Amino acid sequence: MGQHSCCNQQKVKRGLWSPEEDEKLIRYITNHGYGCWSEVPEKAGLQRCGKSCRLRWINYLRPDIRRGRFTPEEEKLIISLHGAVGNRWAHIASHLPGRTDNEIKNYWNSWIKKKIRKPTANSTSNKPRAELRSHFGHPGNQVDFLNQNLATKQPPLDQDALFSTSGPLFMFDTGSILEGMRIPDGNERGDLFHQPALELNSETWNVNQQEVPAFPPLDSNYLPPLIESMESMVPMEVQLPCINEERDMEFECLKRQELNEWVEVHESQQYCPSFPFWDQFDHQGPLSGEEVLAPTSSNLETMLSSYPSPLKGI
DNA sequence: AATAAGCACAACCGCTGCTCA
DNA sequence: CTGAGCAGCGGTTGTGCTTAT
Repeated sequence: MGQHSCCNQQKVKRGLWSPEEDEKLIRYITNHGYGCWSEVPEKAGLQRCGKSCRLRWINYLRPDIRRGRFTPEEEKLIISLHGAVGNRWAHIASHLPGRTDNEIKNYWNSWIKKKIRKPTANSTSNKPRAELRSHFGHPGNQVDFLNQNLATKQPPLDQDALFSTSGPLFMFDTGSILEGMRIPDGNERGDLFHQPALELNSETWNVNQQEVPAFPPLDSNYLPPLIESMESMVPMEVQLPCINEERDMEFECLKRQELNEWVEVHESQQYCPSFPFWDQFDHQGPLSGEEVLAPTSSNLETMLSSYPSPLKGI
């Protein structure tokens, strides 16, 4: 395991950041900005590599970081975006102001584990986990197996995989959804990607009408819409990996359990009624009405006081 | 009370793609 | 064109707290 290039020359500290280090980094970036990260540790007087500083700042020290539990709206947005773009955490995070890709990634991974681990009487037929595991016929543990198939190995933007109706898709079978849509110009689904970029607006992507004039471009700036109704969002028929019939049934149970929970949550709460979810926050300011503090030297003390516990009281 | 297991989160590692000389 | 340096990303591991046994 080699060290990263930026950490080769100097002795760099690793592990958790101390409050003193945090303060040094905050003070430096607040006063000078970060410009070139490789220069930050030296100029800030830190025994860290630039990469580590960058990560610390982005994931923890940034003033506009929003911490705490994910709201149901955020959960739904994450799930929706993940269904569309897969494990592109940075892309997902870009649509959740104040949330970091690392945070979302951690949340997703623990959420997946939690969901899969949680046994329910009607979904897994009360089978002992060992039996379930043997049912899958996988030498490793079930969680790893499911993670591999349902989450981490999902190629997000590969058009074949995206539109495949036989491959493993978590939560939403995009292929099935699109299968139900009528493509007016008669393009094969795969060919849609070869069209020139089309402007995406509410009219070109109306799922409720089950009709789209053209498939929107899947570039890095494309934000898939939240889907307004559960009926259009959740395919009635869940496509499962073709391992064998018994395993398919287990997958079916797990998927149906997920979908049932999804429906329950959706029906019990008033979720974002329209697609431009974050537009709502644009008018109201950042989430929960918190004011984002601009990182200027004049408000440094205020900033420091608002940082997570290790920094408080500095 | 001791210890193991579970869990959340912070941090690291290795890779990729971009920029620029 | 090419290679070095860098930022950014996703996967993985480490750590410390909480809960269960």
